[in-house]
Amino acid sequence: MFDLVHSPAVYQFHLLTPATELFGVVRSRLEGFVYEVDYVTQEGSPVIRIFGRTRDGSTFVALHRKFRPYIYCKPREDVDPDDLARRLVSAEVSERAHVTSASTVERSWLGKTIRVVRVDLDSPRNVRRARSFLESVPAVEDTYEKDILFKRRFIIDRCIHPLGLAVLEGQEAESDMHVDTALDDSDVVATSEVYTNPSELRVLAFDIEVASRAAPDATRDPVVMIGLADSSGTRILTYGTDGENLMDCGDERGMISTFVSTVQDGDYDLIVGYNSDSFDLPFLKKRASLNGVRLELGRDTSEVAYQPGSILGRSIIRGRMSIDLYPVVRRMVNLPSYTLSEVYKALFGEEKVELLPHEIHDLWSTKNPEALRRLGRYCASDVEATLRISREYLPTLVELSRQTKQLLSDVCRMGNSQMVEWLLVREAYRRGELVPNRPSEQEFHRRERETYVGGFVLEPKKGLLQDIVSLDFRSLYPAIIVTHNVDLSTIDCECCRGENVSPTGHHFCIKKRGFIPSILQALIDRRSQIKAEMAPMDPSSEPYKERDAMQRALKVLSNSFYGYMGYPRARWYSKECAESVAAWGRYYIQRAIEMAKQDGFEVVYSDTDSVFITREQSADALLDGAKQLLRRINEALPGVIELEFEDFYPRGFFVSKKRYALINRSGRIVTRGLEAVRRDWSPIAKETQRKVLETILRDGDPERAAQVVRDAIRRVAERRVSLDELVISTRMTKSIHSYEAEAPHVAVARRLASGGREVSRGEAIDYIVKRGGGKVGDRAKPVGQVSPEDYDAEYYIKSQILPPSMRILSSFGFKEEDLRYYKSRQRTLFEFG
DNA sequence: TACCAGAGGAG
DNA sequence: AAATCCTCTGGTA
Repeated sequence: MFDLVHSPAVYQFHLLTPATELFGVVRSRLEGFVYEVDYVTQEGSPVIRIFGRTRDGSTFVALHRKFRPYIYCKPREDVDPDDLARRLVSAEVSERAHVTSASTVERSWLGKTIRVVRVDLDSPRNVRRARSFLESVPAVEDTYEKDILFKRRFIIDRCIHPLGLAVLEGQEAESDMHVDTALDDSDVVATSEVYTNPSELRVLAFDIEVASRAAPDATRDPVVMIGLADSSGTRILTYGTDGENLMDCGDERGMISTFVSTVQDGDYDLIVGYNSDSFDLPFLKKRASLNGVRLELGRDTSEVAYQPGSILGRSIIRGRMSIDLYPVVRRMVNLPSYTLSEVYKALFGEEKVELLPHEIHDLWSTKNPEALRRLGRYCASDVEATLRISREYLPTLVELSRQTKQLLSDVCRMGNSQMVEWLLVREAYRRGELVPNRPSEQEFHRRERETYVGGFVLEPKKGLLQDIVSLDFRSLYPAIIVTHNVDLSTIDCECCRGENVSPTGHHFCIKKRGFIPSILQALIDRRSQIKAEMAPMDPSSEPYKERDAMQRALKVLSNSFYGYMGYPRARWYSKECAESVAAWGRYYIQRAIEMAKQDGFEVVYSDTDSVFITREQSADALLDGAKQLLRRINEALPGVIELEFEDFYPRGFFVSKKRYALINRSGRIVTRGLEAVRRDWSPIAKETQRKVLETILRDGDPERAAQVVRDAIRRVAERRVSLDELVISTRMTKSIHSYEAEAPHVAVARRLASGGREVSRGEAIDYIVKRGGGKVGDRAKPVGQVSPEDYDAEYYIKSQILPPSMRILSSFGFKEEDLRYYKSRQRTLFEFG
């Protein structure tokens, strides 16, 4: 159960039992869950700090002073590694490159064993300098593992499982940190895969409210409330008023101090916010400093620190875990908008208390107790929503942390490719593999240009169809990687020519298991095991939900490997591997299509890993035939590649590739790719198309569907729609200056920007098209600048409602004129109006 | 009319 | 800071 880091002794674990006495020094030992790891520099030397909580609930920090950074040097081919190692420890080199020792070690590299020089360095701050020096040494071909953060290096090398148990030994010491126990000169004695129970973590959600007339500015606008929510309830810190759950802290300074003492006294393990990395925490810190107090949230008494990033920065709370749910939610669910209230509504189907930004300012300005209580209820609802969202995602995040063996605080801020990569780095260390370098910018751009062919998409049989069975391959790409052993270390091996050949012509070793396939296999196995456990459980029970969160994490990870292989910034990048996976994918789906045809099925659509089939017969006979087909196909499929029954649809409507809608027997409509599911169409256009589809699929009544469209057109023409229904929302995917073409949303953004309103990359621009001549872009206006008589009814009819509706209705013989007999009347209205 | 840039979706 | 495939719009020549 335990990875014994240092010696294979068997330990009996007791909290802080004096374990050994050596030269008069009493060493204590503790067993606890590791929550956070970081390091500080003391007298020029790095000191690793391990923060966590023991099984019986007391907090600890363990300081470790021995660990030092190192990097690897690969000698040029004509250079003897031992010779290089000797030269690298010479006085001159150790002076210039801070090398403390160098020795030859064996590592494996793409399936072969090579000898490299491990160069130990004195301090993390000198790694960069040492690296450039070493790379300038002619005998050195390249350096490796130079960009692994020091704390990650420690976690990896000491086999620490974040959130898992570790046994630590050290000297009990005095400490001014907010912990029950401090160990100095500690060592990691053993680590285990026994994990903390996420429900036992002490979680605090927080949210601030700022009173401002315009965009919040920390130098000017005060924080007026801080909402806090934990398992015991909600409290709102504020000043100048109390009552309900409001707590009067005197002034802003007192409120911030109370927040700090609440965090420290509450002994929280995990601090959760929404947009807290880039908004709440930096804002609070600025306000704290203007008020002459420190935002001292760390267990080590440090202030929150902002760490700028290439896209999103990050706020650091030392010694505690922290999650900003915003990037988490963005990664986990696809939503049109990621405001807290939209996310809350999408996840839980409930509205929370809403206020517009200026209303916060207005309510606060009144100083009226009832207004302030209303503001308090808004603040409470924000922070409670934050806590609830954290409960929703924490189990999945914990599983991702377990699987990648990275700190929870880091995992929540990682993209999928980073999670895969750190999992691979960790596994590489365990197996003695040298970690490949990240590509240079130049290499990255070269890789970017090197494209390959992806999935197969069959042109659908268009129009309304009946009785369709959908079949899909279970996790096709992961299954291919595992079954065909697709990996950098197995591609085109010498030993297996002509065997296991992909349609790209590359073959993959069948004798030696590949690096990525073996790791992926473990993830898939664990997921199957969890799903098997879930099978007999009640889906509404807690154990089921926990496992569901875990299997979701495993699915996310497994599905990311293929994308990772083809990702130009990946360390283990291989276009050939990604290409081979996709090629095998096309091969298997096309074979499934062929076999379906052999059985007399008509294949009406197929995309990458799914096939939609039908046959002129009763639904029962069709389903029966589909099951037989499945059996026949699966008998022919190798390894873990498996085709599954997905669903049966009495009706379906196919518009084009990737655009269709289906209804299953329980009446659930699935819509793919059509305007109804796109963010960048107006609600009136989407809603009308949705109703048309529903009327066709559920009722099978095209005439009534046409009437739906006529009604919508009429409402627009007669100006009986609310402006909300006309808002078109498009995201700025680039910075405002880098656009070549001036699409409507870009035109709106440019006008906003010239009016002094900052428009950032990733922001959605909401606009309504006004009446008048010229380009749509010239007439597109921000929502506030349009009144009901201003909108361009003709644009909304012709360009928003009709195209999506006609895509469906044209196949039933309807013409535009059949749907918009208002056209002529409307024109007259315009002429005389 | 033909083409391109850009957006957002599917799997 | 995961891949490719695909449709559609508005702007421009």
